[in-house]
Amino acid sequence: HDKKAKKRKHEYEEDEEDEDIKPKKKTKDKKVTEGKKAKKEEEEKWKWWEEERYTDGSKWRFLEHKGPVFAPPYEPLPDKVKFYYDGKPLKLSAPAEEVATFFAKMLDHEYTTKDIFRKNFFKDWRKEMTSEEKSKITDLNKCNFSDMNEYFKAQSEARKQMSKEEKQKIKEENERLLQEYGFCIMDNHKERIGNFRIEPPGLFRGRGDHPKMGMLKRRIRPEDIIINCSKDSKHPKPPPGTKWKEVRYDNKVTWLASWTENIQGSIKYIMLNPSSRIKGEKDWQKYETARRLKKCVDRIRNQYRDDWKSKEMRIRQRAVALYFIDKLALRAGNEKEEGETADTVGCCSLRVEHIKLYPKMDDQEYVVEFDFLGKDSIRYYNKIPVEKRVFKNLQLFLENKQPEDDLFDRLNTSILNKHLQELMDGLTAKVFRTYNASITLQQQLKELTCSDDSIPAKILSYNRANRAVAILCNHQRAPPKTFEKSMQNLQTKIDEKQNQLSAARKQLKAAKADHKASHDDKSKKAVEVKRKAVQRIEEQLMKLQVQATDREENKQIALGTSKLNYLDPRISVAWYVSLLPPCGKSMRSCPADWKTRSQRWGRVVHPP
DNA sequence: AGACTGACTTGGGTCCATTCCA
DNA sequence: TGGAATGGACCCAAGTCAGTCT
Repeated sequence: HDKKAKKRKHEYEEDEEDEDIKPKKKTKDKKVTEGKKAKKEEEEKWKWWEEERYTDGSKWRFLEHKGPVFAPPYEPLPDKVKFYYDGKPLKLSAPAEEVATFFAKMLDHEYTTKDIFRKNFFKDWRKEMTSEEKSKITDLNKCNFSDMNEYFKAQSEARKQMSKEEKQKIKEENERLLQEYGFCIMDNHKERIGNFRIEPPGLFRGRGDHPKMGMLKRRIRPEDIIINCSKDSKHPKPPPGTKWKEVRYDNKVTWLASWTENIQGSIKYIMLNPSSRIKGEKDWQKYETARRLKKCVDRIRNQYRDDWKSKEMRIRQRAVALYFIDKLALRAGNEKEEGETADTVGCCSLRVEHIKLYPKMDDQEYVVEFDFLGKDSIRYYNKIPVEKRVFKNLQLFLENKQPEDDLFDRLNTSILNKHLQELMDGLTAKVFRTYNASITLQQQLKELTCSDDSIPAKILSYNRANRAVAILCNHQRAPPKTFEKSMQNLQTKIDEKQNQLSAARKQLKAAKADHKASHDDKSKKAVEVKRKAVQRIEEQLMKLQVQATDREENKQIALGTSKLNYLDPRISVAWYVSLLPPCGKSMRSCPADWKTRSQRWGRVVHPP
């Protein structure tokens, strides 16, 4: 997962490839002459997966780090940059000015036009004002931030225009910071930290219809930070004149530092990068659990199908919910505190208003229509035919309920997970998502690819398999702002290529005719040259067409999350290996079903 | 049983450096 | 060589789920 590490590793593996070819002695020499480098490589190729894991619940024995990097202090605006209230310039105190700049920077954003955002911002802003400011500034509509806004725009423009040297200097400074604070020592190994920079203050931007949007996310100070490290390590030093909130030595957790965030009151952590042993082991374990589910999923499916007939309502609800989680890869759906977050749901928290039942729809029977906002306020919309028993159960669950009532009133995620735990050790609702995602990739890869496809065709096949997973998991994205334009550009290229092709074909034809007439060697060679040219252009055209297809199909599908979190990497590796020998099948086309499911759903309330 | 909290995974967006291509 | 496309790093919000407390 650590892209840079991957790059480094790749370089190393190339070395290794070399070593396979070269005689062994040479590799030994190399190791002797490049002792330092070899030692570094030794560290980089540490195979933690070949080592024993802790069995006592501890996560490490030794942990040493330098603590977090704090956000740079606020730099007051130059005097020439004015804030106007009611048309008159007004010099703000530094704390009030800082908060004002957060708003000023967002002026072009749709957020700042939203009532809740403005209300929350203004309330929190006033808290930062002096009593004098507070008495003067009473109406946000009379505030004019546009001068400030232009100043920041000019600043970012200036940053873009910086000379190469200046840019290089900044880059070096970042690198220095990374080297100093970006790594820790955990159990004899240097590991990359994921987020060693503390989140800077700013205005909270929730996703979807968030009741807290616009609130002030306050600046985090050393006094807010809890440090976690080992007793026998060199402890991180707080900045001069400050103190940590606490230093603790808890090796039952993986985080290096934490603080409590002021919007939701939740805890934020500094943890290691995905390339670390501690994240890698967990990730591996996740896929192993999914593999264990594969072995007993038939039994579990039979069980919940049986449970559809149960005398007990709670068991029927549990069984129908589990069916949805399995078949549709829905999330568990924990309860949420009302008014604290956007109104989104998962399976267990579905409400009556989120589904519609159709005994008959077109040529299908027992169709359920889902329409709700899931995680990140991404809309889930789907129509699926279900088995009659499920349908009848749903009708039963809906009886005498209001739209805002819970569909599964006798069920929550805790009950469901306790049940799942009894069915298989370590089984929870989300394991079904992992399992179904990975098995879908495996099946689709098998169905879509074959080894004598061209490289672009293979990539398309892989992306389509990946896409099938993303669609299953409802991983949507807003179409990129430049989508239409880039699509057009591609189409133009295709048109040009097609013209080129027909021209090249004409030339080939002419050359052939020429050869027929003269029968000399020179004209024969000319035919060959033209034939090659046609072939090359055909390949280029095909590549462009595949690219266009891929891009079009991916318009509002986000592949990243599934690639990163749901697809067992071993499946991709196995697929790659399987393509090495030829197999003789031809490429299949995209199943029509996928296209219909990737229609424009979009995020309903979508922060640009 | 239910509320609450802490720790950890999953999520899409944005920005910026690199790559690609005419 | 410059502008567009691309892809990855980074950002930080929003989920899941287990354990504890009441």
